[in-house]
Formats: sequence, C-alpha cells, structure tokens
Amino acid sequence: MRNGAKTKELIAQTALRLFVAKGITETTIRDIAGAAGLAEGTLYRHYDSKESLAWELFAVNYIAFARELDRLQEDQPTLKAKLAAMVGRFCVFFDEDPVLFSYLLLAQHAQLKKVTPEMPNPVEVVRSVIAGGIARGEAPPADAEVAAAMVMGVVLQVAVFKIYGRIPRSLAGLAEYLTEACWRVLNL
Amino acid sequence: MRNGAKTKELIAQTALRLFVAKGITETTIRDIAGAAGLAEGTLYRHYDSKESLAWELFAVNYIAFARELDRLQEDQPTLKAKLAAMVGRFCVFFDEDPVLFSYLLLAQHAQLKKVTPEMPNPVEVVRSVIAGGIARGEAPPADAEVAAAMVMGVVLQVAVFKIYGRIPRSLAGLAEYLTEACWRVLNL
Amino acid sequence: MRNGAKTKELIAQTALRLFVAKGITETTIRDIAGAAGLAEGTLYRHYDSKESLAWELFAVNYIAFARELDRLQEDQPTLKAKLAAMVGRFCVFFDEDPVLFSYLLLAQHAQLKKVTPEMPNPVEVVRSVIAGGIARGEAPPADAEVAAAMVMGVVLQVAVFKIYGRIPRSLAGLAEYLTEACWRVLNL
Amino acid sequence: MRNGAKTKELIAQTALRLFVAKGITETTIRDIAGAAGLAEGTLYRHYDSKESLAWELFAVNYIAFARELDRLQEDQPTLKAKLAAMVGRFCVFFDEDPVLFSYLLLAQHAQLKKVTPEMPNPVEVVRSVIAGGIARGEAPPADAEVAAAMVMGVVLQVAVFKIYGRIPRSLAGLAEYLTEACWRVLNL
DNA sequence: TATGAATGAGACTTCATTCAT
DNA sequence: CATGAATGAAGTCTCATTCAT
Repeated sequence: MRNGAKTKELIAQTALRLFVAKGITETTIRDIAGAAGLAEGTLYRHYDSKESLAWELFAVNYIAFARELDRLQEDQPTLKAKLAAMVGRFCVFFDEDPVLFSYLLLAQHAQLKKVTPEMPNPVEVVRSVIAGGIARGEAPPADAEVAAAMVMGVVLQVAVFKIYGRIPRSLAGLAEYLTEACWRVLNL
Repeated sequence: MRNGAKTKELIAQTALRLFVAKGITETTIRDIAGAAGLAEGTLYRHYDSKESLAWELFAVNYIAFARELDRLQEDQPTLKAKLAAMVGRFCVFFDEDPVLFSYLLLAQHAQLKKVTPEMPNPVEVVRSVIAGGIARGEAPPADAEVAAAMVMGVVLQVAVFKIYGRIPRSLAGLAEYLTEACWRVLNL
Repeated sequence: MRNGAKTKELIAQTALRLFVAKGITETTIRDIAGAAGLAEGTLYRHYDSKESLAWELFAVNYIAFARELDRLQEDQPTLKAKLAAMVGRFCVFFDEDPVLFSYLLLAQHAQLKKVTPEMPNPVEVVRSVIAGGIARGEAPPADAEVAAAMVMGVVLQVAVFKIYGRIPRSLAGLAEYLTEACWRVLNL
Repeated sequence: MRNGAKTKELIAQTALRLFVAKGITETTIRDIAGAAGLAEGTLYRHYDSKESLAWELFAVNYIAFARELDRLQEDQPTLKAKLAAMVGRFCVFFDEDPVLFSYLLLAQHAQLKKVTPEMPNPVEVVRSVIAGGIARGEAPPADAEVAAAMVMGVVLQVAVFKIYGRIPRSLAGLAEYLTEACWRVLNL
C-alpha cells in the first residue's frame, strides 16, 4: 500500500488498540509495526516520534469530543437538557468506540500534563455547563468544581466498570438512568 | 543506616512518591536509589524486582484499606450509615496520605490485572454493602454493580480533581456532602 | 555493512574466537560487539540472547559434524576402515578450523546438558560404529561404551595437547598413527 | 561453630560441590554461603576472594595428586608397572572422590593458565614416565608428548563418560583393562 | 514512500566485596 | 570469628530512532 493517508490511519488504529491493551510505555514501536504489518521505520514517515503518536491520538480526539459536547449543550435550553445531551453523548461514544474512549479515559494521567487551559476540554465543558446552570438558578448553589467532579465520576466510573467487564449492558441503555443520577447529585 | 526494616520503609516511601509523581514505568531504579540516598543494588536486598516493589506497595495497602472499609461498614446498622462510614474513610485516607491514595487510585490500571477475586478489595466491599442494602429494602431495587460504580465515581472523581489541584478544600470537609450525593444516587 | 546474513556470520566468527580464548561466561557482549566493530544492540537482531548465540554456535556445528562422521563411516565396509575415516576426519577438522574444534571440545561441558538424545551426536556415532563392529565380530567382545570412551580419549586428548601448544605437528599428519592406536585399544 | 579450621573445610567442600555442579562462574558466593549455612561475609575470613578459593581448591589437590603419582611411579621398577600404578591411582581417586576428581578434570581449562611449569603436575609426571620408559627401551621410540596424550586420553575420557553417567561400573574395576589399553597404545 | 539493519543510551539486575555491628 | 546490610561496577538486554537501500 503506497497510500500515505491510509497507512497513517492504519498506524493510528493499531497503536490505539495496543496502547489500550498494554499501556503506552509497554507498547513498543516494534509491536505496533508488527501488528500493522509495517516496517518499524515506516512509522516515522507519519509521526515524529512515539510520544507524538500517543499525543496526537489523544489530543485530536479529546478536542473533537470536547467540541462536540459543547455543540450539543449549546443546542439545549436548560441545564437538565444540556446534562442529558452530554451524558447521552458519553454513552454513545463509549458504545461506538470503546477502544478510543478507553484511551482517552486511561491515557489521561499520562497525557494530561500537556493539556493546556486553552485547549477545548470535556471536563471544562461539563464544569461550565454546571456553573452556568447554577448561576441561572436551575440548580441550587454549589461548588461547580465539586459538582462537575461528581457528575463526571458517575458517568466515567460506570464506563470503567464496563471496561473491566463488570457491566454487561450497553451504556446507551443506561443513559437516562445516569442522567437522572447526575441530576439528583446536582440537586442536593 | 544498617537497619533492614528502616531501609525497606525508606525505599517504600521514596518509591511511592516517585511512582505517583512520574508514573511507575517512568521512574527508574536509579531515581529511587538516588532519592533515597542508597546504592542501586541495595533495593534488591529488600525487593526482588522493580515490579514486585510496585506490586507490594499496591497490594499491601489495597488489601489493608479494603479490610478497614469492611470493618467500618460492619459496625454500622443501616445502609446509609455504612455508606457514610465508608465515604468518610475514603476522605480521611486521602487527606492523611494523599500520595498513597493517589498511588492506589492511579496505579490501579497497571496493577489491577494481578488482583485476584479472593483478594480483599475496596470495590467489592462497596458493591456488597450496596447489594445488601438493596436486598434488605433500604434502597430501591437497582443493579448493584452500576450503583456501586456511581457511588465510587462520585467519591473517586472528586479525589482526582483534588489531585489535579482543582479543589482546594479538604476531602474530610466534603465527606457529609459526598455521602448525601451518594445516598441520592442510590435512591432513584 | 547492511547485509543481515554477513553480519550474523561476522558475529558468529567473532564470538567463537572470543569464547575459545576467554570462555563463554568471561566473554561479554561488549567484547564481541567491540571486536566485530558493531554496536551491542546489533547482536540482538541476530541472536535472541548471549546464551542462544553460544548454543547455536555449538549445536549447529556439533550436529553437522556428527552427520558428516556418520556419512563417512557409512561409506566404509569394515570397522577398521570406518575408524580410519572418522579419526581422519577429526584430524582434518582440527587442522582446518582449530577454533571451532576447540569450541566444540571445550564448550561441551557447558552446553552438553542441553544435548537431547535425538540430536545427532559425534559421540553416539563413534559408539554405534564400535558396537556394530563388535557385534559383527570385527573386534573382540567388549563394553562398547568403554571402548568408545577410550577411542575418543586417544583422539581428543591429543587435540587438547595440541591446543595447549604441546604438540607442534599437524593432526592430519598423525591420523594414521592415532587410528592404529585406536585400533589396538579395541583389540585387547 | 567458632572453629576456623572446620569452617574453612566446610566452605571448601561446599564450594567444590557447587563448582562441579554448576561451574565456577555460575556459582555465587551467596550460593556457597547459603548451602554451607554461613553468612556471605564469613567466606572472606577464610579466603581472599572467590578466585583464590577456586584456585586453592584446584592447586592444593592438583599438586598433591601429582606428588602422589610421582611417589607411586618411583616405587615401580618398569614402565609397565609404573603405568599400572598410575592408572590404578587415577581410578581409585575417581571412585573415592568423584567430585574432587571432576573438579580437577573440568576446572582445568579455567585454572590451567595459572599452572606454572615448576608446579608439580600430573600430566608432566605421566609424560616423563613415558619418556623415561622409551629412553630405556621399554617401549618403542615415539613422541613422548603424543604418547602421554593418548594415555591420559584413555583414562580421562572414560572418567568423563562415567561422570556423564554412561558407564555404571567403578573405575577401579576397570583399572587393569585400562592399563592394558594404555600399554598397547605405547607399543605401536 | 517503505524497508529493516544498525545504533547506542539507558534500563534492570547481579554479585564479589566491604564494613559496621 | 561471624554476620548480613550496603555498595557500585559491570553485565545483559531493550527500544526509540536513524539511515542506507
């Protein structure tokens, strides 16, 4: 295959899968090349380094997801509707691409140091939606940071349990339930 | 210092700090030895390998915490009281030893593959407490696994936010608030 | 040089020389790489480990020599002729590649534990030739194992003396003499 | 045990056994100390270094055996009788202390570099006995070096076969047979 | 663009030896 | 005399990266 774009995509998908399965540091360039059926040197035609591969995989998707969340919440009139839209999107994202979701979730701690405040950021979207809702009196006064943490926790920890095989159901099937839980957490 | 037990403890504390700060794989034996003021070879008199050091640090404390959670919940009569005791313990643990708490929380994904079902396990304690409460009618019927995930999520994600410096308050100061949030999540 | 096969052969020859000169354990990967003009890592593209390098060097040549001995003896009609052919081959082998011969002779004790009974084996060839000769009445009845040991001893110890510089003559020049000695040993 | 001489002997016997079983380089000080029930540091009260331990084990016994061979041959009037006495002694030595015999035989290649020409030496004893016999016309003219090699080979290779378990009989029971073989080798 | 042999810094680990107790 | 914790040099091996083809 002498098609640059396709090769790059192949590398990305292969790396993603291995990064999630074994961890970034534990995955070698040779692993990726071998699994993708490419020579080791080929990866460097498409990515500057292993680190930049891991980072690009993270940043591109992290930002895209943040932007999508933001678009979704903007279309909704109320805090509860915004919350429902965002939680639903988390669930659908997980169901549609659990490998990518897992990568964003678990690679976080390794990559998060490089996340700058200006970068669109799912956590920030959720936090500002909640802060806005509280400011508009749609939820009782509370520390928006703590509230955002709890809401994220409800959704993400269920995803973690699902990743570890503890939960068989699809997340989309749980979306309304989780939204309701989040809503109650905001209405203490 | 020619005292085996003290040296082992020094290694443990130094390694814990570095593992949390940089990650296990990113921390070298030389880093640990240097920070502890020891020769590299000395570490191998106390731990078989870097991997067993990381594992022992995890397992010993993970099991001890699970046992403590279990003792606490046993002393309480109701689901809500058990929940309050456990959430409170999570918060106090974090405040008293944030480095160790962070290690258990973040090293999870690397070490969790080695956790056997027989090992005492904080997640399992929380899940069985919730399942028991539901069975006794203290909370409405629900999937205990999902419920446990949500409860753990509320507490742990707040801890994660605190680790990242987003939350200034002590967790102990938030314990009642978090307990109430968990309680509401269980009463959908 | 960017030729895999040639590099592997270069490593083999260099390692062989150093293994014989200093011993396997006493020869370091750095020694070999340095003497071959290669980087240390390069050795690991061609051999899995130092141990497998030592073993491959041994096994390949040990088996090849056993097979050659066996072909030679098969072409001869009588015990004495078989003996002459084999002893002659030992001598020529030594003269043509004393380093390899020394390696097979002296590395034996380290590698012999891994020699399985199914592997073609010079000792076994000699033993079965002698046993066959005795069975056919070409030599008086005797314990074939002891007889084989004595015959091997006559040839190999002369080789050892030559390795240590005690014997200046070529072994090929001694072949007939050694054959006669072996023959007499079999005719007690 | 606070008896220096006994401890030293314990170390010597333990080291000997391990050296033969695993090789000198492959045996660690910790191995020896552990097997002898001593602390690692204790060995250094009795031997300057691991190397000097290996050397002392070799040299003391090698020289003693050479001296004994020499005494034995001196007591015999003829070449054949000298030969018989020496071969017999090799066999008895093997049967009585196969571990020590194996050590002298196999550790040779590692230690032989340090053997100086002045040191009493079994090989030299055998060689000079044969050279003397030839000079006195008790055997036909021959290269004494080659003749000595063949004689040593007959005896030592049978010992090697026995070490590897190929020969069940005691060597002492083979002494006369081996002597006769050596004698025939000298009378080509 | 793709290959894969080669590189070399650096990681983990071992182990003979020292020395305070 | 004995101990065993500590040392640190040195060994094996890994792996991201480069570069000739």
